[in-house]
Formats: sequence, C-alpha cells, structure tokens
Amino acid sequence: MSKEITSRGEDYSQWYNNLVIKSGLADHSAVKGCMVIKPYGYALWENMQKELDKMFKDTGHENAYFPLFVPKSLFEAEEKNAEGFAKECAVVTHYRLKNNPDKPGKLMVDPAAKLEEELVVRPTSEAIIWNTYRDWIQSYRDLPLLINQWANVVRWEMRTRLFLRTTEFLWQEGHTAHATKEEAVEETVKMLDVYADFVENYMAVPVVKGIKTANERFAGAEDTYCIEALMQDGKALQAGTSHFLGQNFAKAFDVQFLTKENKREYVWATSWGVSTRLIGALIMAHSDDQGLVMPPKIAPIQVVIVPVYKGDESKPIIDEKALALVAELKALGITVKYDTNDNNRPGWKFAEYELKGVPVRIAMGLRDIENKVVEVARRDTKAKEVMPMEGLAAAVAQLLEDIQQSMYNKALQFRDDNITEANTWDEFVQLLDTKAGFIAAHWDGTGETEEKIKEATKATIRCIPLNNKQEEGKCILTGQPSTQRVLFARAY
RNA sequence: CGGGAUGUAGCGUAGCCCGGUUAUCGCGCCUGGUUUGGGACCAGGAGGUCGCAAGUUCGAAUCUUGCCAUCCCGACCA
Repeated sequence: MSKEITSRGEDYSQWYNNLVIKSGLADHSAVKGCMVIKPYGYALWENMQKELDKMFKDTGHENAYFPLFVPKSLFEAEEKNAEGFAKECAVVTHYRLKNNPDKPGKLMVDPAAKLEEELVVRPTSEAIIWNTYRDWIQSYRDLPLLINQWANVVRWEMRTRLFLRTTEFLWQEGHTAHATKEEAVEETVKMLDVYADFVENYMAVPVVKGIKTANERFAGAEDTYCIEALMQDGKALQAGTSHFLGQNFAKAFDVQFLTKENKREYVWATSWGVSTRLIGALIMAHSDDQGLVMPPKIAPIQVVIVPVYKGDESKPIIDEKALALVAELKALGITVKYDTNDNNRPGWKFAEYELKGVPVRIAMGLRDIENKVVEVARRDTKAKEVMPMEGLAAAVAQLLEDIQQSMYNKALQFRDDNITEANTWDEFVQLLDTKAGFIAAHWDGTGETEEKIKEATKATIRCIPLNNKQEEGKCILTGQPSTQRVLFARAY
C-alpha cells in the first residue's frame, strides 16, 4: 500500500521494530529472544482471543490445559514430530539450585538434583496431549474429542523478531480425535476456514487458503493446510496452520477405540494453531508512517475523545458533553477512552493515538459545543469531518464498520495487485527483486526443484491454493510438465 | 556457529582517527508559572562505573589486548 514503506526495503525491519516498541505493544526483555507484551499489546491479544475462542466453541470445541513439560520419552514417541522440533527444544535437566561454595552469594545448579528423565519444554503439545488421549478414548462414543488449549510454547530459534518469531510465544492449539479419516479431514478444513474467517473479518487481513508442499509440512502431519497473508513489503507470512495428522499420533501413543462393530481401530487426528504472530501480521499489513492502524473489531480502544480546553472554566462544560457521549457509545458496546490527562496538549494526543492506531478520534472544544458539533477523524484514511452531536453515537458505530470494511478492501486490493504470474525463470527472478509479493508459477511437483528454487532465490512455495485453477504449463526451473500454478514468495 | 557493525544518563546521540579543564547536544524526567483546535513556552533542577577487565602513559571515552553484550546478514523457523 504505502509506497514509502514498500520502498523502504532494508529499513523495513527497523521501522517495524520501532513501531512495535513506540506504540506500546511490546518490548525486548531481559531474556534473549523473548519479549514483554505490554498492556496495550496484551489488550489486543485478549480481544483476538475472545473472538477466536467464541468461534472454537461455536464449532463444538472445549478448552483444557496440559502441562508445560513433556518427558523426553513421550516427546520422542512420534519420530517425525520429535525430529522436526529436536533442534529447538529447551530442556529441563535439574530441579534445584544451591549456594556456590566457590562464589559466595552466587548460586549453582545442584548436581545432586539431576532429573532421572529430562523434561522438554513444549514446542507444541501433541505428545503430552496424545499420551493423555489414550486414557480418554475407549469407544466410538468418546469421539470426536474436540479440545483446544490456550498456552505458551518455547521454540529456541536462532534469530527472533518481535511477535513474528520469539523464543516463547502465546498461542492456541487445537487437538482433535476422530473415528474416521473423512471426519478428521473435514475438521482440518473447517478450522482453516475459522482461521480465515477471523483473520479476514476481524483483522481485516485477506488470506490465501492453501495446502503446504511436503517440504513445508508440519513435522508429523499427513497434510498441512495454511492461510498465507501478504505484508506491505511484499513478503508473505504464514498466519495460521491446520494439520491433518492421519493416524501417526494414534499409532505412536497407541490410541485405539472400539467401533460399533466391536473392532479396534486407531483414531484419526488433527491439530491447528494460531499465535501472537498474528499481531505481527496485523502490524505489517495495515500500519503506515504515522503508526499502527487497528481494525475496529479488535482494537483495544475503538474511539478516543480528546477535549480541547480553553481556560479552566471550559473544562466542566466539555466534560459534561464528553461524558454523555462516552455513556452513549458504551451503551452501543463501543470501547471508548476519554483522555482528560492535562499533562499533554491536544496535538500531542492526536499524534499519540495515531501511533497507537485508534480507529476513531473525536475532538471536542467549546467552539464545537456552541455549534453542537464535534470533529471526527478516522485513522485509516486520516480524513477529518465535522459531525453533529445529535445522533453521534450511532454515526460513530457506522463509521467503525466502514473503517473495518475499508481496511479490508484496501488490503485486499494490495494483495490482489501483488499476485503476479511468472512464466519463465528470468521473469520469476526479476519479479522477486522488483515487485515481490506472491508469484504464481508452474512447478514440476518435486521437492528437489522446490529446494533448488529456494536456494537460488530464497523464495519458497507458500502454498498450493485450495480450489486452484488447473492449467497446463511447464515448470519455471526444469521445464517439466505441470498441471497448476503454485504460489511462491519470500516469507517471514 | 560463520560474515559485518555497534556499545557514552531512561531513549537517541557528539567527542574517538590526532590522548589533555568540570564528557556534547536533543528528547524524556522533577519543581514553579503561563498554556491547550496537530507532538507548547519560560525559569530553575536532578540524572554518568563513557559495556567489563588488564595494559601503555604524568594523564585514557579516545591507543593496545582480552572478554561480555546487542543488532544486522546467513543456516533454523509459527
């Protein structure tokens, strides 16, 4: 969208970091690779959680909580899953510290307190959950089992980025068990749809629904479905995944059930998750040079009222009108802040709330009150309008809806403008360097070719879109025949 | 773990090459006052182991060596 941002190129990282910190969403922490989510950022996460949780419950899921620690023997039970995550696991080996005899006042790990079996801090919870499901599932009557967990996980990545990749992050992970393959696949797709619905309709970020190639698949899954979003710098971001796990975990943890026909069968599994990474997606999809732009449906503050005082005697007059408006807005379920902080002047507040991305700002001064109007500014377009106080609350509610829709439309336009077809290798390489975005190109379907393209260009296959148009073509690298285009991009 | 850069007040910085008064400037912070329609102004004030350690020197933020930390680029990845 904003050319300024796109053209910023290598400064984009810096710009993103500064924005996250200055807007008060989060900060670096004392622990390398971890972040502190500040109240404003956490309020945003809570709003996202609330909506997602409602959607999960509407689709029949219940919340539960499983332990943070996974005994190593359980962790390694599903081999592919274990292998995939092994390189990024934090491991607990001891359970006690003691005074260091050589360094007074310092502590050391007590060698006598070594655990018999190491505990892996969960990078994902399939293992501990499926070990539990064995006890929960005996009969077809116990199925389907539809559980979600809100939790933190730890993945010890080499390089981290606020919200996009932190050592510890918050997420939800759904883990379901089904009697048939068909039912499990249906669940996988259903939850992908839930994610797409949330990201598009609440976060106003359009996504491409698709399926991952074998190389990009979740460790231990038969199929990984994903939603891919496009950021303003032309890079793609995996916003959520939903996995069809087949019977892999059921077999690894021996989870069998008796069918109506009294036959023992392994259950079919899915898992799906989205994380605080979505906040990164939100920032990179909508923000501009003035700061964040929050979609109204999940904005921590939807409307801010800034009073413009002229001398002390005007305060009670403005307060009265403003508080009445606050009450009206609240009655409509709108989150509103009346900023009476006298330390900052109106201009300062205008800039501050723009930085924080508050969708609607109302300025109210004596002049307005005399004319029975207020100044209403919308964050997404920065348009200002004088509106009558009569019926204002309803008008603001309508405006919030307009902003939500308009933000989505703008992001969708950008996304669609940045899906480009490439038919030759040269075209492909040139597009990556000049335009970026998603590149739709033919691929011969082999992991080898995919790997070569990645090595040569850093672009990966983000997904094979669902309901993809079938067309004859030749692989851009090898020239081998292909039946459909897949979406390539450089990704976060 | 490889390649590059940086470390000076809460944040951002000047000074370093070419060693020499009390370490520069801006923002922020505190006190008082005037203000308030796009990041106010005036006056006063607080805040520093110059990343750590050793060395060279009459003298080190500045030179040397070692260490530590952070960031960027690669491998890894939701």
